[in-house]
Amino acid sequence: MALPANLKVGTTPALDARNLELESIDFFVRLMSMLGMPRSVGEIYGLLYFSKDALPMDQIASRLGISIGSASQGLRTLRSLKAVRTAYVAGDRRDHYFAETEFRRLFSNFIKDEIMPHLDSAKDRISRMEKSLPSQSTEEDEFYSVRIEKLRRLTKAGGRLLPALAGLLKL
Amino acid sequence: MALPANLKVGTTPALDARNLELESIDFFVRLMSMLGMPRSVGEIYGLLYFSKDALPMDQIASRLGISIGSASQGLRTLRSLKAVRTAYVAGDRRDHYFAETEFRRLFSNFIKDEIMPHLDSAKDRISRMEKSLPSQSTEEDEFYSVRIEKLRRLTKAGGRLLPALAGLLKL
DNA sequence: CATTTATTTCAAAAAAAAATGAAATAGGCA
DNA sequence: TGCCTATTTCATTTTTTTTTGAAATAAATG
Repeated sequence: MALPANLKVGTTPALDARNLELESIDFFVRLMSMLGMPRSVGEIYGLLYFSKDALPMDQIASRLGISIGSASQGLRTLRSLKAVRTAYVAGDRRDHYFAETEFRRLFSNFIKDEIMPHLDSAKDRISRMEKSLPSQSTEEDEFYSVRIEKLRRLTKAGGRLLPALAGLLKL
Repeated sequence: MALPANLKVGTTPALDARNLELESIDFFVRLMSMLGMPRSVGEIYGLLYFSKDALPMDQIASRLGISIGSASQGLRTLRSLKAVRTAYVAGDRRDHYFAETEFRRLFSNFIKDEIMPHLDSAKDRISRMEKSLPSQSTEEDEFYSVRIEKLRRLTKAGGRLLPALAGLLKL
């Protein structure tokens, strides 16, 4: 079963591109699902990431074997994260999508849109906690106020670090 | 309906502690679910976070109104992240759990256990992508190899940044 | 060592999340 | 304007995840 080392097997250009596409889809499906995004969003981005030309929605759906409903919703999500953009194609009135590949910007959008709002509402919740603390703190209550303070520090640190994170991404 | 500013309303010590508990559960349910953890895990941690004494599993379950099955599984998860520990209580053979509250350590465990393994397998996937590239690169293939290189940089940056992140957490 | 209590496991049920597809809408083009 | 195609919306279905609860296991106690 040994093959000559310099012979590449099964490598038709078209097949190779298709392999790449499949690996890419796999890659981004997993990455996106770590970030809490549905499978279809990862599939679409993965497909576009290795596509030389911008693709219209119906082609995206049929290539991935997903419904146009899923494609529409997935593209909406990706658009809102600015992870895809549309290109004008002369003589075709469908929108053509291509992947935005500057990950630094992508993550900064993600953090701003998906994380920071939660951090903001966390602050409110911490303030409400403080209202449940008796005003003159007995030694007993020390425990509670220390824990509340910890949460406050945590959210503050998160609020600083996360936005800075994208900036640190030196790709 | 105006009340004297210095009068606190509805603040029985026991009630206050219960309020705190509820806010805490709410807080951690959301935080954990951002990190992809099931509701029950957040509930348990939230309960323990503001509990002065370590609690046995059956009390955790009954206080939260969840099944002992959920409690057992949730505690297993929290234990594996070192987010809870057990305390010995004399004359009681049940395990008593309390929350680990050093968030720096918690996040570093989370990153190590839940993120880094994915990054490792991402590297394999990228290597496989390179195998789909024809060996002598035509101008055409330039596109693909540039995109692959981008992914490599992304995973490399992630692998450095994420573990460092917990260290930056100055709480 | 038998009994009692605590904990885990896991098949089944319930709940939550995502995908589908058909109807509604939008929007260009003749 | 009226037609045609592209896209969105959303009720329904499907899939996935989480919880439940009962049986199995483990572990301490008398």
